[in-house]
Amino acid sequence: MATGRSYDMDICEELDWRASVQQTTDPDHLPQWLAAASRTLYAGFDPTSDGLHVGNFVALMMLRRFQKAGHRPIVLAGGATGMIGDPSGKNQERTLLSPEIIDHNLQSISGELQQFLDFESSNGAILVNNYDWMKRWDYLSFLRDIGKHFPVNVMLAKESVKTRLEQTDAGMSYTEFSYMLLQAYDFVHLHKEFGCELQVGGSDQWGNITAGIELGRRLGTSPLYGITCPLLTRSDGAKMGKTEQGTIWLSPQKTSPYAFYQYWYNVDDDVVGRCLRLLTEMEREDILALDEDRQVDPGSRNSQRRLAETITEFVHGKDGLSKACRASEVLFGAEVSALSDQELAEIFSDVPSETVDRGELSGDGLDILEAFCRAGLAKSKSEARRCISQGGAYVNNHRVEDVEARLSTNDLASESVMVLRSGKKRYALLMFP
RNA sequence: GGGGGGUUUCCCGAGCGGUCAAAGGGGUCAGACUGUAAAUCUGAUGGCAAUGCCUUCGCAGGUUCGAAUCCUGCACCCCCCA
Repeated sequence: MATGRSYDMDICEELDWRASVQQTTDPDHLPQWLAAASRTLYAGFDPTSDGLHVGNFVALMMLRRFQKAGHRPIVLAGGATGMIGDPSGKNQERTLLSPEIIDHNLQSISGELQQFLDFESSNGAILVNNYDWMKRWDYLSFLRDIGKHFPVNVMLAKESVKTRLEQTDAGMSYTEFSYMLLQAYDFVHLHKEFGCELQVGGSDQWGNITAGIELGRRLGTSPLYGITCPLLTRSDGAKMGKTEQGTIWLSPQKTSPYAFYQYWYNVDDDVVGRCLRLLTEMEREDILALDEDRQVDPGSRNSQRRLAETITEFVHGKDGLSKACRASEVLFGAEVSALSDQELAEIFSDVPSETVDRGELSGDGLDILEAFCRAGLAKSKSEARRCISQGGAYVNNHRVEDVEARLSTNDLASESVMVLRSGKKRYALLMFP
């Protein structure tokens, strides 16, 4: 991860072009200030789950861009703030996570965070955990030294608090209300400790960031700055990175490279441009060329392909990308019967599989309805029957039309695996060891 | 305390004592079209050894040849009057 460039590159202009800026605290002076010297900045990630997901990606890219421009990023893992739960953007009180879970999550995300930044060079990134300094406080001192600087009327005016309180049935506990203080203090602490002067985050962090800046002002630090980036949303307004099946994670254990690749490949036309800008480090001319291409021939979906390739390679490496591509090829119709057990296992690693006794294939063979049920593609034989009679059932990518069909060893795709499919995309494997 | 209304298949919601596995919508699944999209259109949508059989209409009983539909009791929900 080379960071060859110097900080005289116009990072503000770059971020602007990439539509990465929602709001800044000081739009007039920020560009000069950033151009004048190598600055230290931070973004926080709370251990609310045991991995990073697409939603965290925007802020990570932000840090990366700053680092490339010669600034020094700090990644803050929120061991302390995670104990409390950020009310921002949530319309309900959060349930507290147990310390054990938080600790476990902390381990996972800390590891992942390191993948995306350079920790070696002169402006190498720093990983910190706010629990390390928060644990030193006792309650009374914190109230006297920090809490004293927070006017409640100002806190109440913050968007994150206001929206929650306006929903009469939601409400907010004192605990969550205090979250802001912790994050504000983080900023001030990082300033004292590392000279950190800028905080970046998603637009939902605006209130927390400005709280930190305000606290700094009252405690007499030099001016602090904040930048928020827009939250990535789909054209229907839903947050990116969530599907019906769940969150898209960065870790290959939680979301396979294939599923990851597919997610980006299927991004809507009207969002893909923003994704290319916001989430990749692709050159401007390439992105503009894709914009053009999309206008002329949207059906080619070159934008989606490039987006999927670029991000998948970035997150999962060349190897992950090639696996994802290969799986995509096969899962979208290619012939399956020429493959070996091992190849199938690799390609269909995402696909649920069931083991069935090989003996079932001998004699009359295995009832096709039974097979679809066992594979989990149908909840009942009626459902399986329906699926077949409507032409939605496939064995080894070949449509099955006969409801009475029976499967034998001839229907194995490889030595011992059979590939079943319902509809266009729902696959399942049956293994006959 | 008094009076009234409700509880239906994944969800909403219609259901005359038989022709009710139960209208309609949503969702979901599949098909066509397509760009592995969106929109649209079509079909399906309790289970099973399937021209039939079994289980479902808050719960438990009862009336009846026959009940989601009538009666009794119970539970939960809503509304109105005090």
